[in-house]
Amino acid sequence: MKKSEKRSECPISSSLDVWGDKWTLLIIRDLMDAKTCTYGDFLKSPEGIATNILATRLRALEENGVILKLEHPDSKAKVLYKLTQKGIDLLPILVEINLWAEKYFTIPAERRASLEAVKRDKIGFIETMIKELGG
Amino acid sequence: MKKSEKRSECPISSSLDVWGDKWTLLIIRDLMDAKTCTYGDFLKSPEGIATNILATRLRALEENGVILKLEHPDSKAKVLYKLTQKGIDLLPILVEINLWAEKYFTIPAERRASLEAVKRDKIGFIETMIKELGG
DNA sequence: CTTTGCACTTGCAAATTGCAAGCAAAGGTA
DNA sequence: TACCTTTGCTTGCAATTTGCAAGTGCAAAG
Repeated sequence: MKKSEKRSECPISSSLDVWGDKWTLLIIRDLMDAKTCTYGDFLKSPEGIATNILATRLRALEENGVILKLEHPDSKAKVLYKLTQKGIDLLPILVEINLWAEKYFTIPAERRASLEAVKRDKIGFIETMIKELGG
Repeated sequence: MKKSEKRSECPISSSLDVWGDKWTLLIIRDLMDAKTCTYGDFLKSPEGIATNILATRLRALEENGVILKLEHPDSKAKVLYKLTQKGIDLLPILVEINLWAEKYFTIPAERRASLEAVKRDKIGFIETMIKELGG
């Protein structure tokens, strides 16, 4: 993985340099859904990320301070990944993506409940989630 | 450009299938900054997108109903690209990206003013912008 | 009627992705 | 203690995508 250098000073561009590809935000999503994930948990997601891609993305996210690695309480063979504050702060973006998607895609049943909660009280939803994620 | 098929039913994943790469959201940004852009306008952006990449991205965005092509009033040799409602609806996402970036990057001077406007009144800013973009 | 500008397309090398296999360390089982 | 399994990666390699440079076709300007 080549060192990704900033393409410009634009905030959108700088942000995309950190998480702007087809896989990274899915990792973030998994961590927001589950609070912590092991390497194997990410591999279980329905999109089917390849193991080498997952490894490079996790390393980049860690280097960028978006996630961190923790010891697993049960076993040294396992690793726990968790969002940092910087990662948790991506939540409003994920929320808005969900709201956009709701308008233009069919949302699967298991995602509907949290979407309704967002629509009922976006700010409250985000505050609650941030607390749960340990920010 | 291969037909990009949906990787899953997840709203985040479906959204990324449409605009989740390092270039597409910069095209959207340019259109939100300028309301309409020509092909050459996109090429002038500081990130320096290659002409072939630009062409494939514009085609995909058009096929996905995010942008549309208009005749240029001055000349048939020119083309105007413009956001559809579906594209305009991406504004809240771009706004949240800007707010995230503000926390973790240095924002260039020319971007600060609109960021302050967002922070002062996010909903008002979005409403005003949507009107300007002709939604 | 030649030149210039604009919107792309094409060719090709280099980088990235995706798939399958491999591997070391930790833990469980006998 | 020896042996299998799980977990978290790394490696090799083909296929796809990117990035750069050059080229093409059509309008409009001179």
